[in-house]
Amino acid sequence: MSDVARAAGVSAATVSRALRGEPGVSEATRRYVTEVAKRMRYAIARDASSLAGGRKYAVAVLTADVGRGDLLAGAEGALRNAGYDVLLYVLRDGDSRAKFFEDLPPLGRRVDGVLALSVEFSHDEQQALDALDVPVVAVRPDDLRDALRLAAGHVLELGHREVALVLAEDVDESYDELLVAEGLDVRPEWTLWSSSTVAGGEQVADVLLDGDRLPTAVICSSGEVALGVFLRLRRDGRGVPEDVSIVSLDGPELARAVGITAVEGAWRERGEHAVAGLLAELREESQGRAGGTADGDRPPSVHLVVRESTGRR
Amino acid sequence: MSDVARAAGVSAATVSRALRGEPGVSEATRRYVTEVAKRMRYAIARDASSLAGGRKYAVAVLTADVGRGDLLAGAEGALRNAGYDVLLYVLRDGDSRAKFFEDLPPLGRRVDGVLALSVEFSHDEQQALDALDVPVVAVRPDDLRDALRLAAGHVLELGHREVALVLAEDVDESYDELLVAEGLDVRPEWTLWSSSTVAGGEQVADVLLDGDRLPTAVICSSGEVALGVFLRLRRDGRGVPEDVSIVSLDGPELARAVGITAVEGAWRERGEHAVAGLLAELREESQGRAGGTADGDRPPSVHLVVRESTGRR
DNA sequence: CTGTTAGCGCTTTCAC
DNA sequence: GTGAAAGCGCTAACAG
Repeated sequence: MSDVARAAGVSAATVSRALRGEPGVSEATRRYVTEVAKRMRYAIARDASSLAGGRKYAVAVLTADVGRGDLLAGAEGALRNAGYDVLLYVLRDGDSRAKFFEDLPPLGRRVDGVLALSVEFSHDEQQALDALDVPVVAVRPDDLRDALRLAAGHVLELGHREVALVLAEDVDESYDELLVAEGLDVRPEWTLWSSSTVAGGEQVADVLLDGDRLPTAVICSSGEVALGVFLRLRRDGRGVPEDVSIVSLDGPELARAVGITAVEGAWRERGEHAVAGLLAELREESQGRAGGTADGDRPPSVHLVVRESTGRR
Repeated sequence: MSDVARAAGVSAATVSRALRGEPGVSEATRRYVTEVAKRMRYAIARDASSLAGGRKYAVAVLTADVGRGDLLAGAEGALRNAGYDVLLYVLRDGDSRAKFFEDLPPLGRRVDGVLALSVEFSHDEQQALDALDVPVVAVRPDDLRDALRLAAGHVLELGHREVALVLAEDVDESYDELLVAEGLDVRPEWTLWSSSTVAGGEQVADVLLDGDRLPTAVICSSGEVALGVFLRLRRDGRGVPEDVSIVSLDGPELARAVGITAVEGAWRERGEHAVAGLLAELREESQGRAGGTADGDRPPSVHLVVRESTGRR
């Protein structure tokens, strides 16, 4: 930095202020210094900045597993673009999680913010994070309702009314009102629960085939179940989508591989959106809390990818 | 640190040396200081250490995509355990890659080492990394030969001799000698190339079904192809594994979901192994290059997960 | 073996 | 609007 200062004929303090956009520098000086710095390929020494009490140029990214690769990739890209380092913390199991919160306190001095990707926190954990005294932004897991609405709308549009819904075992709602609200018929025997496996899907299909009437479309909460239903129906001689349409609410990779219409999560975009939110908070913080917590725009929502498993009734 | 020093009745320099395992401290002092530090929950200020020319307590982890989640998770866990921060760099596309190498130089001052996970480097890129003057350890992608040997051994053991092999389009070897060496029959029409998709697998199955004789086992280089072959054979009334056994050389998630026997990569373990290698280099570096590049143990290799798609001939 | 001293490269008062 | 000086918490000579 002193090199840049010398080259620009100013003091290091001025360079520091100019480059960070701090007030107290004339626009002309700022422009000139910025240009000189760029020409000299000057990059700030982050550790020195951090030590001196300035920004850390780093964000801690917490993730429960690395399964949602796109979410992580999206966040990483956006942070990197904004000039932040990404400190990755994988909170895989209870142990690594406990250890993380164990030595959490010093983290506040190493990062400017925390981004939590699809991790749920207990009350204590949330408190520990708040005590860090840096902005924390979280990407919440998908809302099943949004996905369901999208899927229901799709099959309805294709002329289906008689639609079965297969939910994961641990879901305790039935979502009947939602389906009714969308305009679908709801029969109690067409709301089913299944383990999120191919075998589970096959069993579900058996149940449906045993009924006195087959729905014309099946909405499955996971890709595995959708595949199971698909396989079982086909083996039974039912055409997909001629006889029965299938939509999956999750499992993008599987659905893509097999050609099943599915709701997908726009994970990359959500990662980017979350980063935008965090950056806004960081900016606010340094500028004296200008606009309150306006929060502005909603996060990107799910979208539908139509493939070969759904057809007109 | 000065707090710890005061509490332990020594100077900060001694605390520093003691905690880092530097020589020049009596064992008694070291033990005592260590204990005091632990009791005070002292954690070193990494930025200060870094600034003063000591360790950075951070490793840059490069990855092409976050697809191999286990690899990344394994590496992260091992690094975290060793007390290192993980700076994640996702080299997704050409752009992010170019940008990374663009502002690579300063990285050497921010991390103690670099870990490359399944990223291939051009000559220039490799040079740039070497110029960083920190240890670089890379996890190479899987060797198809290892996976193939394992799969061949498996079907052979089950009594299969007549085995077809489906390779990815971009592979230009045939691996016939390898199969022969394992003791399998090789027929030219049973070495096939296919796009790594379900549709590709279905086409391949069609070709096989058109032949005057069906192999008793099919080895597929991807999970998608294995699934395609599986679906097509079943639709044609062939039992899997009664009539034909199927093994996949990749695509663990898909194979697991559908119950296909597959070779899997032990990715988590390989991540951990690579970290061990990097840590060894870092240790060596600080201890004056003791043992040369012994390198010791080989990385964990692939292993076979037997599921329902393979059976005795 | 241990303590003292001098920076590392920034940010931040405080003067001007 | 700008500069000089102090100091962030360490490590690395240098003394003793």
